[in-house]
Amino acid sequence: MVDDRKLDVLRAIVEDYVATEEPVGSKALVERHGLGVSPATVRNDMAALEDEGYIHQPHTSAGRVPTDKGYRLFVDKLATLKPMSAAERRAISTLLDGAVDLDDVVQKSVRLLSQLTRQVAIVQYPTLSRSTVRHIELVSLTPTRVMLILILSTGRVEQRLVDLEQPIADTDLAELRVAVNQASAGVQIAAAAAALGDLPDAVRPHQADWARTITGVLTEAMSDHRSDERVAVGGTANLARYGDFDTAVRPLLEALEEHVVLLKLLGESGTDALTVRIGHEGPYSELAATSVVATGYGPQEHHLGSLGVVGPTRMDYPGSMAAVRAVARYVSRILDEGNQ
Amino acid sequence: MVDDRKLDVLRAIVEDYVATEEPVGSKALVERHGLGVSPATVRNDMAALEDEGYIHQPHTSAGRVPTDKGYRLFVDKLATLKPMSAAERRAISTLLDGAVDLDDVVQKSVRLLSQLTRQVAIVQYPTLSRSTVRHIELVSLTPTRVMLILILSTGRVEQRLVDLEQPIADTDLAELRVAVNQASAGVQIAAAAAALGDLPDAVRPHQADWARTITGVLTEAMSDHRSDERVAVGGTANLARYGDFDTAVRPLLEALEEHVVLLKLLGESGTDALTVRIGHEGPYSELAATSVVATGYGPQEHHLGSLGVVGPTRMDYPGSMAAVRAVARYVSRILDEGNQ
DNA sequence: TTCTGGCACTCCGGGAATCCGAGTGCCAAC
DNA sequence: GTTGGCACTCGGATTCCCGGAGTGCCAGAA
Repeated sequence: MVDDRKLDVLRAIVEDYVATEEPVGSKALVERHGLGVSPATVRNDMAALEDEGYIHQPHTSAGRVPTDKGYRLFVDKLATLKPMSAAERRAISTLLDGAVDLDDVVQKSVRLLSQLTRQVAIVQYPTLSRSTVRHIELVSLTPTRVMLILILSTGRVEQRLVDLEQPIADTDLAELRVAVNQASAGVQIAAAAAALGDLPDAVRPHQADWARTITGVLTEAMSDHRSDERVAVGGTANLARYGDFDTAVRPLLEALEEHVVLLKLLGESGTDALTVRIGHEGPYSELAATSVVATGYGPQEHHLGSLGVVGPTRMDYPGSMAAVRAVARYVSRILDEGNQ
Repeated sequence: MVDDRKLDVLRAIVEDYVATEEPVGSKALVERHGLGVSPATVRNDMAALEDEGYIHQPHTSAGRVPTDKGYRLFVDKLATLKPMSAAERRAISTLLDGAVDLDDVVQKSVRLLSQLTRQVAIVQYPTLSRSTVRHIELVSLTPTRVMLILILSTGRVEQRLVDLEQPIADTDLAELRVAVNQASAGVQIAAAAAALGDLPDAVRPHQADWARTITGVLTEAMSDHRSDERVAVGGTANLARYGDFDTAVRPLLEALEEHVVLLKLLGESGTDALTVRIGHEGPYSELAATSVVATGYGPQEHHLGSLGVVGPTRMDYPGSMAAVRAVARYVSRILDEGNQ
């Protein structure tokens, strides 16, 4: 019931509508795309497509507009990822290769993604939970005050101030430093938190109190998933190209303020597959007019976070999907290098 | 020529216009504010005010709208800072006191400021240049790879990876660590960069090469003002309340993407005074319809950065000024505490 | 069957015409 | 210097109207 030509018609409708932002009629369709049939034929197909819910007519005597279901079919069956141009590939590699640290990578990715797709880009900071402890440093600021620095394999650095009840000698601190690192270096963060719990019993008795306080703060820092919720957003200015302000721009602007909402949009599914969420398929009814193209990233199978773009349902899916995937691959590679 | 009653009239016009977003006429004016004179009298005053350029008539037979010059007079002569309510004070202190590190302070400030003023808030990260070195840590990852961690008095942590030509022994690294810290701990960052330059000559001859590479990267990190250019932005959703999308929202959205532009808007003057830049007074002609209320912050006289809000020229200046000043004071205090 | 040309019909979008009323400027009187 | 009265202006909203793009349906051709 959905034969090849109907699919061609649907594809043409989607492409034209995305390009022009106006309902597309049968005549314009056959002119722009060489469909080799007459407008009347196309009209019949359109009527069928409408019956099946793939396209929709704003009102009698207007052209057709794809429905969410229509976009879905387009994305699933009809879209072929638009290959990146050489210039775009070069832009990605030169920009991201020049990043000096983790923050830099994230921020440059956001910028890149928004410029490539001319849409709003979102990049989640790499999660702590999968990373391993690279090093823990204890710095004595005053005899009773120690700064803990936790360096993770992803390049993230967490710092915490600790006030001790009893002043600590440098030698004790040095021993604790060794002990802490032996217990946790190279270990996945979740395991490290557990391993540190046993530490107070393993050190010399007079160091137990200090060890307790320090490991307490460390495990807290490790299990503190606050940084998991961090996201970077860019390309907001692209919202200006949206048509309808109240239904499209305002809710999205509000969503962009709520990082939790953004994370949900990106889909914390944990899978690294490229996913497209179209309009009402998403979790928020206010955002029924926006789509999300997202994917996870991370070296090999290690999912460290997600990134993607959000935009109107009427968006360039093939282009966005290609850009999202390309950036995710690059980011994954860079994180892998920094990790080795 | 600008007597007291005319000033009253101007104030009333500004207040009404800010509240209603509509040109205000003589009759509505005397009704809303108990001016004790007749509309006709007010009309005369209005005509005079218009002659002097403080207000403007969009077209004959419309009400009056303040000009930039009018707002300027209002801000300079007529505005009294709207005191913060007890609830607002409490919101500020509880939120900011709960901040755990520098990033957290900045992000919470932005959020706070945008919620208090219902406008777009901008907070510059504290500059490195005024801060002192608290500690430098050298962590050996592999024999030829060292991670440098630079901890500053503001709480900022910078990290750099260094590849050495020759493998380094732990003992050598420990000696260098001591040397580096002796040379720079407690010293202002600019001076520290200079002091580190002499270090290679001061260490044992066989350590000179390592010292050179390490201090090179360190001084580079110290003089790298990239982080000076970092700003946090929040409350973009408030743009939705703007009237005219194309003249007001779009240019501002674009400006918000360019952090350099934002910094210029905040005014890097280096002074800590509360400044108000109204419409065309600012450096960008595209932003002729937006005003900036900004101030520096930092403990005592030490200017560490700026923060403020941007919004339409038609904004609540007294409220915004009060909120900006209050938040700046709190941030300054918190940074001071973290510093002690 | 499937496609095509023809035809009557629908209805949105935009331009012209119209109306309403808030607001003004001016003037004479207080 | 202030006030009430009054004629005038002009933008914004409303209504009306029309063209044209687009449709659905049907009968005939391939």
